Amino acid sequence: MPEAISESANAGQRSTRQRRAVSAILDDLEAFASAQDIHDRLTHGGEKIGLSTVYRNLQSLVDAQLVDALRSDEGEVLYRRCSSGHHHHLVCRSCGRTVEVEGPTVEKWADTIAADHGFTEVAHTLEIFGTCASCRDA
Amino acid sequence: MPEAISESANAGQRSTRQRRAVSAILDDLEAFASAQDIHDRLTHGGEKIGLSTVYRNLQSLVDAQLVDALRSDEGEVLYRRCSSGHHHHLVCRSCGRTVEVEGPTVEKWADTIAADHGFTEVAHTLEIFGTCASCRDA
DNA sequence: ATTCTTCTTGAGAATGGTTCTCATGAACTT
DNA sequence: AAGTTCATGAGAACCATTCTCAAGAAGAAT
Ligand SMILES: [Zn+2]
Ligand SMILES: [Zn+2]
Ligand SMILES: [Zn+2]
Ligand SMILES: [Zn+2]
Repeated sequence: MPEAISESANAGQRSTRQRRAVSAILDDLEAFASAQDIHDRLTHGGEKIGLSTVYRNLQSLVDAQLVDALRSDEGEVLYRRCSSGHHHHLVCRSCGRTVEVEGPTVEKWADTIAADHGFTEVAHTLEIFGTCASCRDA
Repeated sequence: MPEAISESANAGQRSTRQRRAVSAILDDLEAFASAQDIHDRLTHGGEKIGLSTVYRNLQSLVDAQLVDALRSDEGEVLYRRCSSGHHHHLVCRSCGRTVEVEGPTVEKWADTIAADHGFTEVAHTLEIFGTCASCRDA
């Protein structure tokens, strides 16, 4: 008999060596990193894992809202394990080091602006990029 | 003797039929549009123009800060002739219709946050996406 | 432990937006 | 009109990402 259908975020997901490896490396990484970065780190760390698998697992973590994704200026998608809840990022262009930031005022401003113009189903993207102190000094 | 070197935004740029066509269609378009959209519109309008040329001219307009570019959720770059000066956008996901918006409070907030964390050379991206009134009713 | 089912993996192909190449054409100078 | 330099465009190349599908692995059932 097949297993019961579950509504949980991990419905139908198995615990594989590769999935654990992707999850583990995200725990060790405070910076945003691309799928290929992550694949390189895993490979150099001795893991056997295909690039497609890295992409798939990252996507599934994003879908489960366990990982944040954003797009760099160059169009690459970068991933990072973040705290839950809505927040934005202050990201170092050079090393990827990231500070999660919140701005309740900004949230209200965005919603108000959108409502004023008759827009619905509103979402926003907001990221701050800069050079962090240690990259500046280096 | 070669022509004198100029520091102007149009240094070394010739006025070609294709460049004028790209510029003209941006004037007629209030929405953000992709390079391929713009190429299609030009082609269907009877213009003979290569896709590479559209990309090149759009990029050159962006470099000259005569056109704004942003990236859609899907990763496509969208272009639009905007007013000069720093501003952000409220963009309809469905039709691309765009309202330019300003948020002095947001600007200060972002700079303060960045300074508080020792970041320099700070820039930010902020876009609001939604469904505009006419697309909702349609 | 063995079988069975279903999910996962991975090598390589495919996709799709964007950029590059380079021979030909057009714009501007003289 | 001739010469110089920039612009164009057809197609190839690029590159991040997704897809394909046969083989492998996880978990459930027995
Ligand atoms: Zn985050
Ligand atoms: Zn927000
Ligand atoms: Zn704009
Ligand atoms: Zn701003």
